[in-house]
Amino acid sequence: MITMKDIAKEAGLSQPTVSLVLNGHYSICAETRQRVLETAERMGYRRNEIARSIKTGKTNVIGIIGGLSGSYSLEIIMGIAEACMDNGYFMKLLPVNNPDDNYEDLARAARQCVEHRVAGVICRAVRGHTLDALRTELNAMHIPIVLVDASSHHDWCSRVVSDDFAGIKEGVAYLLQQGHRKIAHITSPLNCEYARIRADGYLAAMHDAELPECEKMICEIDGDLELSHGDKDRISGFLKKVKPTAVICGSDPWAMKVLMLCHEMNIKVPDDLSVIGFAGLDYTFYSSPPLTTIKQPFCEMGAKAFELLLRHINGDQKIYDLKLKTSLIVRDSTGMAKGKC
Amino acid sequence: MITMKDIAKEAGLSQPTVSLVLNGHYSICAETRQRVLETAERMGYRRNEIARSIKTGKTNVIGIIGGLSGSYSLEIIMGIAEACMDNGYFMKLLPVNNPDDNYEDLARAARQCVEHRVAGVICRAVRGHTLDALRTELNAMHIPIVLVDASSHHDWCSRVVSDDFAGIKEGVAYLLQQGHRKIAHITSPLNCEYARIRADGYLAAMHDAELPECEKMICEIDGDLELSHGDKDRISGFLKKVKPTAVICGSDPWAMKVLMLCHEMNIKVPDDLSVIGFAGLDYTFYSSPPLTTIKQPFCEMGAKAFELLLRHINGDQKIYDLKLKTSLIVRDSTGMAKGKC
DNA sequence: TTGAAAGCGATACCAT
DNA sequence: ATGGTATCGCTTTCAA
Repeated sequence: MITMKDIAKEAGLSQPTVSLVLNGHYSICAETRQRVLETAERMGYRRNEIARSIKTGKTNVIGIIGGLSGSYSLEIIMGIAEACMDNGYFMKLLPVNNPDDNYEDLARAARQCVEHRVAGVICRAVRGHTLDALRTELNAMHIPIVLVDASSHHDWCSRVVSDDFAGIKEGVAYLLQQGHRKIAHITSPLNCEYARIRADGYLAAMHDAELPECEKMICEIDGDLELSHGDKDRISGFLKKVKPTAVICGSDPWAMKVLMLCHEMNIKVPDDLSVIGFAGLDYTFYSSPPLTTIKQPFCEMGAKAFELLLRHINGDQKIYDLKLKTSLIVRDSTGMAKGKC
Repeated sequence: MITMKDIAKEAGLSQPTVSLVLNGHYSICAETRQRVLETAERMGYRRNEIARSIKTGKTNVIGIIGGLSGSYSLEIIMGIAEACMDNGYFMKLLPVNNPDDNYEDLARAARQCVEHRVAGVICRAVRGHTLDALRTELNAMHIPIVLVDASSHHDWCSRVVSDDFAGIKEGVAYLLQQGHRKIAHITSPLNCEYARIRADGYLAAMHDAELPECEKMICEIDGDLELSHGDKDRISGFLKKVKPTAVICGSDPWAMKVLMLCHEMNIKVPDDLSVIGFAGLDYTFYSSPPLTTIKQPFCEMGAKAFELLLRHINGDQKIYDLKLKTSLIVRDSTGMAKGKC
């Protein structure tokens, strides 16, 4: 591999001079400059970023720590990527499987970030005490961190999330405006912080509309991708008992499952029941009928996270907590409430 | 930041001795070793991977070049990630938007890989002459490349794909076994190489079953995520004219759209029409009915790609072309053919 | 405007 | 078993 030394020898100059030219310093006369550039080009020189970073001890690389599963992960990364590239930074991926309960792997990832001397770290969706793994490691080395899509805020690092509380309220408001009054909420268990926030948004909106007893209209289900028969029975029992005209779900997967169940139970959507999801994942477009959903701005969240990180890298000590607006995508799974309203 | 020098001074030893201990060499007596390790721990030493790589000019980092959109991208990356981490390698992401027609960005990404002295590159789904951007840059610097999910093979770099031809044949075989004879194929335009391969698989399977005239049962549609009215009309016209009892699609999105259309046209799936998709994306689980689909082994493709890359990094010059088996996931969008069979 | 020399943090080869 | 010294490729003073 060609080095500056090689170019210097070839061009009959000193190596530092070559360095100056290649870094665009103006103190070099045009003729020399020309000779260096031409020689470098001819010899196929490629700058060595590693040697370059050794001086400052820093790199133009940021670490991305977090789980990779779920298509929103990808959207967030795409958001980061664009902002990153525009600013001459690169992304090193440090996937961690169960970031929430995986102190060990998280600590390892943080340590690896230090060892690679990344300029900063963006971390996705880690909560609770596992975050300390990052704090102790990265704060000590003065490597800034920004949290994306994390359910709680801390005073020692910035964070970017979507405003889920407001988002759900907007969804409920839309249903109210469509004439619905019996609006149910189907969600993962509320000990998940993010589920809690969304449920609170639902409750707040219902209270604002002076619709009481809405606590009873929340259905908590613990379940994975697969819908067990027990879960199906619970949901269908819930629907039969509560008889909502609309359901606002805590996530898109739940909404999709409700839609599946409606087909099985022969409930017509949106005629008999309106359904709203939460997240705005791509595939909600493909359901039958296409799903009305509250879109989280994942891409922008990634971009903003990088923007904040860059500020911190450049010395800004202020801690930010950004809540980005969601947007309601109205498709065909919602409609006017029928009947006596 | 603490360096080996600092540790050496603190422990009253020379800096190279510290290096030896920290790299686990056995030539150091237990007592000194202990002192070094203890001091390093106490001072919070973190190894500097950058300084370390400067000697060899190589890193334990691989570059991932390619588009990020589509959930299969993520699955491939997850596959790479796991294999990568198991072998002490890291991934640097170099997203390129339209890899197929974007010679410039691709060349830039390749160049950046060289500048960062990555040990190797995995590149996703780039075809045609744009690949030359990679070849000229990376081959010259002796940085090995492996192509994943690329439609054509080249003699200068290894490649890992799914065996789409066999996959489609398996899908058709399954439909035949279910009693279907009028099997149609709906696909993106056949000038896409990957669409062509799948269509060929379809044709081959139909010929094997001595079902002629199947060329007429292929419907080429050019379309994005959104289904335009024109596209809908074309597909519904096609279905009405050809009257298939089953449709095998060139991709999952097409299958999902066919399902949507069936709802609109009041065609019962699978009673009136069986539908099969291709790819096995997560969300096919959520359609109504859940989609039967041919799953591409994206994760394994990523893992295999890394495995090959590692071989090349370690000096293996052989060029490989791996076709990984797909698997048929039978769900509820397919059933026995009704009627006169 | 250019060159000489020092230094970044680590590894590796020779001595001792 | 440990220390000295050269080296990796580059940046950065400081002189000339």
